[in-house]
Amino acid sequence: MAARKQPTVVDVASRAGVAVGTVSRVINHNESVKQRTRDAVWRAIADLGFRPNGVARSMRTRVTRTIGFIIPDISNPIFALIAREAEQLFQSEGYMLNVANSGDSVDREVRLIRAFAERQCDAMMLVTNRESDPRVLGAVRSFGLNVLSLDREVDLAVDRLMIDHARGMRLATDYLLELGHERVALINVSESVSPGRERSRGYREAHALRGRKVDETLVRSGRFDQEYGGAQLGSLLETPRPPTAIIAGSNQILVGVLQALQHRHLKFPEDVSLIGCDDTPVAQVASPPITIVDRDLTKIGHTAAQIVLDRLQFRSEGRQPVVARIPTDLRIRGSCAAIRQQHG
Amino acid sequence: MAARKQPTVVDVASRAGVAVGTVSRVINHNESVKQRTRDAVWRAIADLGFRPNGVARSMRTRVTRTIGFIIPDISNPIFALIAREAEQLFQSEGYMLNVANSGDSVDREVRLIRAFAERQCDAMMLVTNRESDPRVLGAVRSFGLNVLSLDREVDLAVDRLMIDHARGMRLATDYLLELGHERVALINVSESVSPGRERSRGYREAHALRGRKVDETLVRSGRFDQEYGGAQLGSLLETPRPPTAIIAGSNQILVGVLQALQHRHLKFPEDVSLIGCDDTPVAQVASPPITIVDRDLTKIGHTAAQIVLDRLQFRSEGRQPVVARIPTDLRIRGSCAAIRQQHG
DNA sequence: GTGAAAGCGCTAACAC
DNA sequence: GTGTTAGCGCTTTCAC
Repeated sequence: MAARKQPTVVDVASRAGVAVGTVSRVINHNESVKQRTRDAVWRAIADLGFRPNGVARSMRTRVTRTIGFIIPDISNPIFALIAREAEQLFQSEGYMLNVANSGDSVDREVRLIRAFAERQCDAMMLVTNRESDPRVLGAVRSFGLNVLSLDREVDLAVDRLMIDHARGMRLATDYLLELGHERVALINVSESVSPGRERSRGYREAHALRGRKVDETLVRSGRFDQEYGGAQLGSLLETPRPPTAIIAGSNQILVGVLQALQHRHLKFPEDVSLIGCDDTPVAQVASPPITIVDRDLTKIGHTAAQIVLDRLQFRSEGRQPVVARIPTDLRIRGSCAAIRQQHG
Repeated sequence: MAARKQPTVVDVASRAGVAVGTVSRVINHNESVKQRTRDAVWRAIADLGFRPNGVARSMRTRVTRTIGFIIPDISNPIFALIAREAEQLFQSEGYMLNVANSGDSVDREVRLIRAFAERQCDAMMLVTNRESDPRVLGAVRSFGLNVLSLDREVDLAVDRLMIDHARGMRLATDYLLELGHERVALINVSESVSPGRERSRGYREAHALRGRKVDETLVRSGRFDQEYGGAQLGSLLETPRPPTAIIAGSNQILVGVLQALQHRHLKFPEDVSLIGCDDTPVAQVASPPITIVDRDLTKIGHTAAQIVLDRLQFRSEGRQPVVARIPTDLRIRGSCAAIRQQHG
């Protein structure tokens, strides 16, 4: 492990007895090099242990083959799965995906967008915490065109991958209504981001379709975290007429609800019916397993990456922003019961 | 969003009426620039919307302020938490952490190490799948000195952050033995990586300290995934004398065990006592919550990043590799019962 | 305190 | 088919 200087194309060229241009052609698999010369160059490369310097190459080609991905929190399994899937496709195309956590801070989000811009990422995918913050919008705009907004309705001319949260929530609410529940509560994420608004809409549409009025005291929305879920469950249970069914609007809210339920020695579906969002291990191994509003995270990650790759390919044509949509579905398991049984 | 070329130091210099060197001094906060000049440069920067090109800067300074981090799978909450914590410290020091998944493939692992080297990462952290694969070792060696091996015993002169899995496993096993269990099973990860070997050692030490012989049919080790956990639980339960307590050697094995238990309508701690590894949401919200071998993931992420940062700082001094150690502990919750009660 | 100029390692345009 | 050379955008000597 000597601190010896890394060999460069110049070293390779002189060792192989060719010009640097030829070395470049060989390592970039340019066809127009005689087999004999090519062999000599590869031999010199191997002898010297030469590895092309990616920074110098990027400087010259103006391409880094790096994609930035800003998410709120990688410890949320949803984002971990999406990121893993996107990375796989990017990797297979020779791109690196650089995932960064904004931790629900607009400040960090803006800094990260700038950092990716400064590092000349070829494109960026973004799950923003604040869809309409002017600083975020401004930073994204100055990044340029190669941006994909994931699951957020931003007012910018960028590619978007939207998820139809309303559909799954409509299905979930209707399912509970059909089971005879009169009081279905929704503990939702903040309505300042589109998934929150969409879930609220689905919940309301399901009620409307059955001519039922929504009791606004049963709809809570604000944060998306565990503590919030637990606190809201407690608050709902202490009302004069508590709900007989609960829908948790995020996988983290579900964790909080589950803990609060356990703390109160309440069982599902006996004491209360329960529906969560997203198919996490927690929902799978709960006893009984929890009925959830599901979305295909694999497809989301893959599709997002594909859109970005397509844009990179056709960048020069100035293609209009594309909008892809992914559905959500209800996956019925054992956490809900008909209302008669529940109080029987 | 015009496709106009980004302004460079040359543009800034000419607009501010100074030389490019001066612009460079200003953006790098070099003290030796007169206040008046400095103001003029900043004004020109603002007017032009100039952002320094990080690639060009890296090319010149030979520093990218990027750290690579190779892990098997970001969807494992353990890695997500460690990565998040490390990233936070790196970010605060102006570094970007680039996390990449190797997906348990040596091939991808080697390719990722090379990719990080080619992109001139300043340092790299690595959780390898194969501690002694010559290809991995070779790739790491050619990367250079700024490498930290996390939770793996690699035979290289690199920094290491080791976790004392044996201690927690000894505590866990002893706890079950103390509760009167005669047959404690261990479903372990592969012993081809050090955490597997260490956990096995702790389990055996606990037995030895009580003068108990280990029944080898109760020790299973191979993979670390969910399916493996479920399959091994099934196999253990079908033996003539099934275990009365199970220790799951990874959070993913625990998920498999939980599902298999549920599938068989078996309850814990009534039918079988249960201990897991790592404090995941699954362990927390299980009913009852699951006793676990715990480690401070926050501290692990932070310490790993700190070691890397230190090395970057003192690189020139050729410091010897450092080895840090993090303990594990037993966190007792409700998933274990004394043997008498279990069969009472 | 500031300007001028060399050069980081590579690619690509242009010769021959 | 291959050599030569300019130059990507920046930092950093070295002058003055």
